[in-house]
Amino acid sequence: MTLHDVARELGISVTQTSRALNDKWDVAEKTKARARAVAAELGYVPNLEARRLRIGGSRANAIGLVLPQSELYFSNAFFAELLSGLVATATARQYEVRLAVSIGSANDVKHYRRALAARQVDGFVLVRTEIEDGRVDFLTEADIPFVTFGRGRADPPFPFVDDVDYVMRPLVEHLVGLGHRRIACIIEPRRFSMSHYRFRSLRDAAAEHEIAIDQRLVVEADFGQDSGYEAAQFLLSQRPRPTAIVALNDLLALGALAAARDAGVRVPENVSVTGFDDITATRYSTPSLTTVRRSPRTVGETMCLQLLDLVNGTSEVDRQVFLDADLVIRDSTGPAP
Amino acid sequence: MTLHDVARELGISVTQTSRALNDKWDVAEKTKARARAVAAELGYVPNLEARRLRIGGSRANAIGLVLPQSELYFSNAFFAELLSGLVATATARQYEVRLAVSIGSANDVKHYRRALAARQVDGFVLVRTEIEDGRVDFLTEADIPFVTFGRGRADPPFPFVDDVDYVMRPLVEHLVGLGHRRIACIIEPRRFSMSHYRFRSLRDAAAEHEIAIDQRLVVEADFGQDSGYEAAQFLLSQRPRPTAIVALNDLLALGALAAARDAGVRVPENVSVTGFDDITATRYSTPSLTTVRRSPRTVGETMCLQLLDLVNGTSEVDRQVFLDADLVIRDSTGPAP
DNA sequence: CTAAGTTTCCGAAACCTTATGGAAACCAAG
DNA sequence: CTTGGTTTCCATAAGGTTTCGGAAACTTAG
Repeated sequence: MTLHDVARELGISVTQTSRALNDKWDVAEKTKARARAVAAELGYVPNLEARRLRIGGSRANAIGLVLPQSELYFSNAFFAELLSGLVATATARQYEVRLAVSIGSANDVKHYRRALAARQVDGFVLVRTEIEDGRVDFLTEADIPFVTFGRGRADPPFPFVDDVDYVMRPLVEHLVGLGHRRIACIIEPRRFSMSHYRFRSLRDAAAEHEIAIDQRLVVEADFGQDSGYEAAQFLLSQRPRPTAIVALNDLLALGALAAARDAGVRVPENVSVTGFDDITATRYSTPSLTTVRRSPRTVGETMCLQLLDLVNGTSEVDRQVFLDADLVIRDSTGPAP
Repeated sequence: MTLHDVARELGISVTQTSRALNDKWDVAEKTKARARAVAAELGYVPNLEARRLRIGGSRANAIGLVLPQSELYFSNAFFAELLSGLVATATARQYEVRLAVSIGSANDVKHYRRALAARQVDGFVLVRTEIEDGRVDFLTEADIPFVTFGRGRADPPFPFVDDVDYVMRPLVEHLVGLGHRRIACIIEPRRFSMSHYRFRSLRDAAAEHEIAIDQRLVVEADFGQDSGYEAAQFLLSQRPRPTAIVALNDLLALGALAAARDAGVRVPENVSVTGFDDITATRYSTPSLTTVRRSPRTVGETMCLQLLDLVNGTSEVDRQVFLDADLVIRDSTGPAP
């Protein structure tokens, strides 16, 4: 069912049929109407390959997201909500999101190359940016549009979303106000940009109150509950015990909560626990979790807009977005014992 | 940088260059080697549109997933884990997953039509199948490969994954063994296939022990914690109070747990609560949740394989898969008061 | 050296759409 | 009826790849 068939049925040239269907000025209104009718009736759908071949630099109308290991991501509520914002925003702009998992290392650029060669995406969204990130190097080199979550290097030439530098200050003030001074911390792996900057923010905010974070109370964990559980087990066994555990994401905090429960340590009476991100589950934990709200969905939405700006040459949103965050006080924090 | 350029550089016809690069039998080995070398040196990448235009029935190497409202899905751990299995399996087979959100109704077929016309996907995965589902009708009509989660009609002509009919039996036996006879139930909206069959399984299993589920103790909720919370609030206020609340998914159960806690009702001493799916969070709730394990990831993996079978005409996996499930007993169930 | 067979190559056509420049038809005014 | 301007249409080419049928070159056997 090609344009030719429609043209023949219409008794009109292929050229005019094309122009009619594309609503060009060059064709009589009644011809257009007739063409549309016949095309619909015959169930004609334009062959996108042929069109793109002719037009040349066309759009895939899709953005790509390549992840190392799906398990670490989708099961992670933070990421799932980010994805939610990303997909919703993209779709609203007539874009779709193309997902793939990089089998090998996170820096495996095979997928990026393939998707691009096939013009299947117009650009990429990078999450879990590392301080030294091979994907960034590759995409920069290849001159392909991309945005990152976490800025990686200090002042990068690409758009990104990141936390403001003082993002941990309100939380620290809350804890200090409750009398906490022996503060432990569970961080994500240090090689990741977010982990690095977020911990720095915590340390700096603590320093403002002349509290030094004891290095022995900083545990480098992974991203999920299991890992938070283990880290908290260790921290709770330290003597003197920390009075507060600041987990640098909500899942780690939820794991810590479970560890405390299993160890018979009461939260918040014996130890306070805090998270980061304000994923849905924080409202339903026992006790509900004090955390820092920086809606993952907003992150996804912003990154999507940044990328679309880059792709379309528009500027709806800043190229560098530093998201502020709100302290959400729930039941997992209380006066220091 | 087209094939012509490479051919000219090689001093060979375009035809042979094409065949050489595609490793056809028709070309001398040393010519192939030379062609590859020159192509690499010139940085030639085949124009995929032109190739596909020529070849015709080519593959998009992608499967589509269109969802109504991203929030309801990605934030839902069950769905996130399903997606994880789907993406991992697809990628392992060199397929990608293309995501879009249908802005209007769940049955809005616009996205399906667009993705297909553009040959951007080879088939679709449908989740949250409804008993009467417009998407199913459309895709069947258009003769497009798809698989569903939940069978919809009784014995459909398309591949699907669903629960075995007796899926709720072990859970019911567990509860009955603990002395529960006044069993309440929180179900997902009835129009969804899974909700329908799962409730039927619960009712039938209860009937085997001569227990009739009291219709007044069956609450139709939504999918998430909030909705489970509300439903449980209602159920806990009934007199005589049910001794067990069977939620038909884990998020509903987690919401119920929170409702019980807030109402001062102890779990499992005063009321037992159960879930379904065994998402990660169930291990970290307080108390940890007794649930039915039917790994969402397995669902995703299976559906992906079914769809790929359909698309490629292979048969690695059954067209109709009824997944069995294991009872996972944790701390949210105990003897009836 | 010729005949037949095999390997390697080539020109032209095809895939389907859109852009271009110009032709035909139409209309109004002189 | 002619002129000039406007609207509507068409034939042709182009875009990059692969396929098809056959031609050229080379190899082997007689």
